[in-house]
Amino acid sequence: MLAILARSAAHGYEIKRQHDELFGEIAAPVNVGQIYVTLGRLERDGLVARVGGDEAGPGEKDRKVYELTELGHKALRTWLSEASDLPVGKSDVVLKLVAGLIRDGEIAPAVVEHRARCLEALRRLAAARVTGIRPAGLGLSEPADGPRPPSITGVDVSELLIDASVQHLQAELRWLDFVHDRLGGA
Amino acid sequence: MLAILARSAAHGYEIKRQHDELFGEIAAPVNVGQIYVTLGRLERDGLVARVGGDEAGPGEKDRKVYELTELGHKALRTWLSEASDLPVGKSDVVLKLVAGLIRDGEIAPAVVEHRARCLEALRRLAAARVTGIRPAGLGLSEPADGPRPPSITGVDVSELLIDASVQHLQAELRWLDFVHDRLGGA
DNA sequence: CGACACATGTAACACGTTACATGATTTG
DNA sequence: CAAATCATGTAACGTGTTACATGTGTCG
Repeated sequence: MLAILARSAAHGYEIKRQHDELFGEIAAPVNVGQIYVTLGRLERDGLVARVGGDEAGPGEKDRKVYELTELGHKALRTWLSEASDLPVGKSDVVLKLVAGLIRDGEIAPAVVEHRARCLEALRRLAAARVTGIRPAGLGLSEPADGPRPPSITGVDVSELLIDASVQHLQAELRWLDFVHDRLGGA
Repeated sequence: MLAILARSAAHGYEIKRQHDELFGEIAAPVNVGQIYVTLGRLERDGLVARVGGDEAGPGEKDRKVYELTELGHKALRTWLSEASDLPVGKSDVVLKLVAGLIRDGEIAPAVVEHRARCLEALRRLAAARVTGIRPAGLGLSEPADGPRPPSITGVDVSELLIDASVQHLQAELRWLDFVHDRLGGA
């Protein structure tokens, strides 16, 4: 949210739309309600502030536009510099595998089924990658004459997101093979 | 926790130890406090129940041993059958990359640094894999004459966990390469 | 005796999830 | 006019995080 607001001031609903455009292909849409809650918390903490008068202009919709404060910019910079979590080795499936093993030595049904779900997801992403029908990135409103690939500065964002998902889905499949190898080769 | 209790009744601290033995190599130790909180919630929901009288036997330490109820076993079975989350495409690093891009078109420092952290983690895991100095799995207390590899039913659990982490760390590295490729090849 | 592992808990806090409530504006 | 989209919010709930509080047993 801070990064979206860093680009330009916006109101809650607009933030939601931008988020969903950005991540729509790899993640579910956010619950709008959460945006407003978070916006409230950010304002409370002084990271964002209402822009313009508190009065909704005449004819204007009922909007509350927020912008990043100095503190907000700083917080964003800080966050962008902080170390990120390493990919989890303790995911839901892994947990279920171990749980199943210590319970009765069997591979949990969910783990078996997981393979198919990964393949399915991979197919979906492959399709999304081919058909360039990706939501228009960040509304750089240059005259679009067709469904153009979204970009920030000439870079196709959704491609980066899709690749991240693809790599991790493939990793999951390789791991499932490894598991299958070690446990009952059946 | 349900799976651990499915193996045999245990008290909170014991659950913590088993968890840490199982996941020590790929995850931080759990906060013991959380175990007790969760145990309380599970008891409230009827998934676990105190075993033995409520009185701590004489000479016995101050222990509260819990076992799975029928309902608990059922809940565990159900959970083991439910679909697991697919690996996330929306991790911390990914978020930071996108945030950095929409903010100023730059790749966030955290993303750059991330590569080194992945390599480091990979080295750590490789070392852990080679030296079989893994914590003794689940306390199958057959006479051990040396640091034996832990196993449930002849299977080295930590090997499975380590592989999961390794695969995902490699996926992360491949993705970082991809990103580097697409963005400023600098 | 002092440190450390064993053993159990509580309180404050932050956060996400789900679901519900309300109203204005656009558009077929 | 009805339905969809725009737009803002609240309440209940579950859960994890951090930190603190307390006491016993064991071992060098």
